[in-house]
Amino acid sequence: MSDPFDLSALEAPPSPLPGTAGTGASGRPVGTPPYLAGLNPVQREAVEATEGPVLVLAGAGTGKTRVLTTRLAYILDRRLAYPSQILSVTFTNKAAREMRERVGAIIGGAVEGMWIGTFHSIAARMLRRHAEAVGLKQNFSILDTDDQLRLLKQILQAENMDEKRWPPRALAAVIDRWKDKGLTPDKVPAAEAARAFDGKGVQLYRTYQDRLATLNACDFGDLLLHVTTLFQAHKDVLAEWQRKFRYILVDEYQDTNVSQYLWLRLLAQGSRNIACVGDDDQSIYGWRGAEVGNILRFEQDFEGARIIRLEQNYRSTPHILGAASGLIAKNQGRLGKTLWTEVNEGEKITLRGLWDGDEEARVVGEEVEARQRAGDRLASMAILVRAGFQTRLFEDRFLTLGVPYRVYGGLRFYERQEVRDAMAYFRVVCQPDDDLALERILNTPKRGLGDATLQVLHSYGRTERIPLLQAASRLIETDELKPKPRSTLRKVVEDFARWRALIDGLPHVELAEMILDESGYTAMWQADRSAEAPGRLENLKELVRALETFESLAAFLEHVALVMDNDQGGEGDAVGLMTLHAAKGLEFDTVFLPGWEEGVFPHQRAMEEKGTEGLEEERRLAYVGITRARRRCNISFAANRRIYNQWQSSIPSRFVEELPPDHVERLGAPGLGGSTRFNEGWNQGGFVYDAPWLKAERARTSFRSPAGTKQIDGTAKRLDEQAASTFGVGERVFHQKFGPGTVRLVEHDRLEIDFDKAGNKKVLASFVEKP
DNA sequence: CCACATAATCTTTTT
DNA sequence: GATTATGTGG
Repeated sequence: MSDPFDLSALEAPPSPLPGTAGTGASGRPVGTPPYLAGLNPVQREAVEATEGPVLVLAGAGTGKTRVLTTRLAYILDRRLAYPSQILSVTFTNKAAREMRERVGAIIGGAVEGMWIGTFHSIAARMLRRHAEAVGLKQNFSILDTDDQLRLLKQILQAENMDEKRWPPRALAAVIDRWKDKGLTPDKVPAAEAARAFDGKGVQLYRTYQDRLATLNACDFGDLLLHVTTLFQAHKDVLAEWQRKFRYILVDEYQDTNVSQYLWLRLLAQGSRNIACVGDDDQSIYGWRGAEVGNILRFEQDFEGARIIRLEQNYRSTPHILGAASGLIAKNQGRLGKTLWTEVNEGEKITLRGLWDGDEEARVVGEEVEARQRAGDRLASMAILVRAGFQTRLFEDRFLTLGVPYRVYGGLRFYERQEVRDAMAYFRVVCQPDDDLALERILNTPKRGLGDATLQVLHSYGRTERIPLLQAASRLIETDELKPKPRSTLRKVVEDFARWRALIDGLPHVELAEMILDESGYTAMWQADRSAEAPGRLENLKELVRALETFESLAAFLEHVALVMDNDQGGEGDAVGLMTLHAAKGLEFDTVFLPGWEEGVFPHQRAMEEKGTEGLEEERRLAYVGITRARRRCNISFAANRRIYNQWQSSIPSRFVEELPPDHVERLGAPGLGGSTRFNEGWNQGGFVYDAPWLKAERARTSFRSPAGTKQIDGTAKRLDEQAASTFGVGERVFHQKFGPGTVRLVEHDRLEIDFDKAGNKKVLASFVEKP
C-alpha cells in the first residue's frame, strides 16, 4: 500500500491462526524454518526475542544485518503483526534498500506494506500527514543544505552581521546541533544561548524558523523535530501511531541523536517492542549530533531491556581482528565486546611508510594490479580515506594505470547544476511559496531580472510578509518596476500559474517537459557552445526519464530530497574509492587505508573541536576501517604531502603506534630496510601536519615553538637553524623530487624555490641539498 | 544588467 | 587547484 496516509492497518494485529501456531505462513511445518537455519545460538536468540525492549550489541562482522532481516521475517512468519505494523528504521538509504531486498528475499511480497526507511524519510511521511499541526501545509518543501545556507545567509545579511566573522555555515551548524538535541528555540538553555553566535544565536534560530514557516518548508532537522514536538503536544496523534506500530527495529542505534531517540522512545512506549541494534565502537557521527550515550543508556531508558551480544565474527582473519581490537581498546567508556573468530589463519596487516602521497598512490596501484593478476576481482578491493579530497591522488593513478575505479559518495546526480535548476522549476510549480527555488531560476535562463529586480521583490515580500511569487504577481500590477522587467516578470508569473493549473490535468512527465521547454531552460543549454552543454542536456533527459518511475512531481521531489544517493551500482568490475564514513557496513577482501598521518587521520579539526572525545571518534573510525577487511588490510602513511600547493611534512598517525605489533608486518618502515628516501623524510620532517588554513595552529605546534621539550624538537630546531643559515636567496639547490632550482625566499626553515622543471614551490629546507 | 577579470577562500566526515 | 566572492567596464 503506497498511500502514505493510509492508517487502515490500525486494527488489531492478526492473531495466530487457529491450528497454525506451529506452521509458517506457507503452511509448512516449523521445526526450524529454513531462514533460521545457519544462525548461531546468540543470533537466534536475538531473532526470537520479539517481545519487550532488546538491545543487540553487534560487533563488526557478526551478522548484524542477517539478524535484523531474519527477525523481521520471523515476526511476519509467526504472524505476530501485519507488515504495515512494523517499523524498521535505518540510518542510510542504502541500508534501508538492502533491508527491503533481503527481507523480501525471505518472505516475498509482504515487505510492501512495511515501514522501512531512514529516520528522515519516515519522519517526513508522518509529517505530511500532520503538517497543519505544526504550521506547515501538506505540500511543504524539504530544503537541502544548499538552500538552508542561502536562507541563513539572507538572514545574516538582514541582521547586518559580518559574514567573515559569522559565516552562515557556522550558524547552520549551531542550529543543526540544537535540532539534533530536540531543542526548539524556546528550549535552548540560557547559558548556551548566551554563548552562541555573539549571543544572537537563538534569535537568529527563531527568525530562521519563522522564515521556514512562511516558505512552507523545513530542513532535515525539522523533519524529526516537528514530529517529536507534534507527538508531545498531541497525545491522540501519538497514541494513534503507538497503536499502529507493534514492532520497532532500529539499525545503527549508536548513531542516533537525541531528537531521534526522543522520537523512538515516544513511539515505543506503545508496544514496548523495540529492538535496537548497534555497536558503540562504530559510532562515528558524533559531529552530526549522534549520542553514543543513547546506546550506553539503553537499559535505563527501556526498563527490563534485554542485552544480547553478538561477538563471533564471520568476516575477518584473526590478525585483522586482533589489530582492530588492540586499537579500539585504547578508547575509554566502551560497553566492551570481545570479537572472536573460528578462522585461524591469514596474513598480518601490512604497514608502509612512503615518501609522499604520489608514491603512496603508486604503491597502492601496484598492489591492486598484483592482486588482479592473482585473480582477484577489482570490486573485492577498496581504498578507504578519511576525507573526500584524498581520493583524487588515487583516481589520477588509476587513470594512468587504466584500472577501473568507482568513487562512492562523490558528486551526486541531483547535485548537478542543471538538475538542481530543473528541480527548482518543479518545486515552484508544486509549492509556489518556495522562494529559494524561485530565486534560483528567476533569472535562469537570463531574462534581465537581475539583482535590482530581486531586491524590489524581496523588500515588498518582506513588508507584506508574503512569498516572492505572490509579491511578484502584485508588483506587476503597480508601476514600481521599470517596463521591461515588469513585463518579463509578468511572463514568469503567468508561466508558473499556467503550469500549476496543469498539475492534475497533464501526466507529470509531459508537464515536466513542457516546463523545461517553455521556460527556455532547455534552449539555454542548446544554445550553449561550451564543452559541458551536451552532457547537461543528457542529464536533463535522464532527469525526465527518472521522473517516469514516480507517480507525481511531488513524489519525485520528495525522493530527491530524502534519497539523494547515487548508488547507481555501476556496471563492471571496479576498485572502490570512498571515505571511511561511506564504507561503514561494507566489506572487502582487500582494504587499503592510506593517509595515516597526524592531522589527516586523526583529523586536526576533530581533535581541536572535541578534544579527547574527538580523538576517540577518530579511533573508532580507524576501527571501522580495519574491520571492513576480510582477508587483507594495508595501512600506509606518507612523510610528505602536498596540500593545495604547499608541501608539508608529516609524522605517522598515533594510531600506527597503537596497532598491536604482533598483528602487523612493517614494510618499508624506518630502520627496517625500507626506502632510504622515506627514512630521510620521516626523520627530518619536523612538522606536525597542518593545513595552510590553520596558520595560527601551525605557529603553536611547530617545532620552533619554545614550549616543545621533546627530544625531536631539539633535532628539528638544529635542522631549522642550520637550514636557515646555510641557504641564501639566489642560491642554486637540489631537491629529491623537484630536481634543481633557485632559492627565491628564505623563511626560517622554509624555502620558496623556483624549480627549473616543477615551478615555484615552498619546501622545507631540510629536504633541499646543495648541488 | 551582464560579461569578464581578479582575489580570496577552501575541505572532514552526511541524512 | 578550483570554485566562488568581488570589482570594473561595456
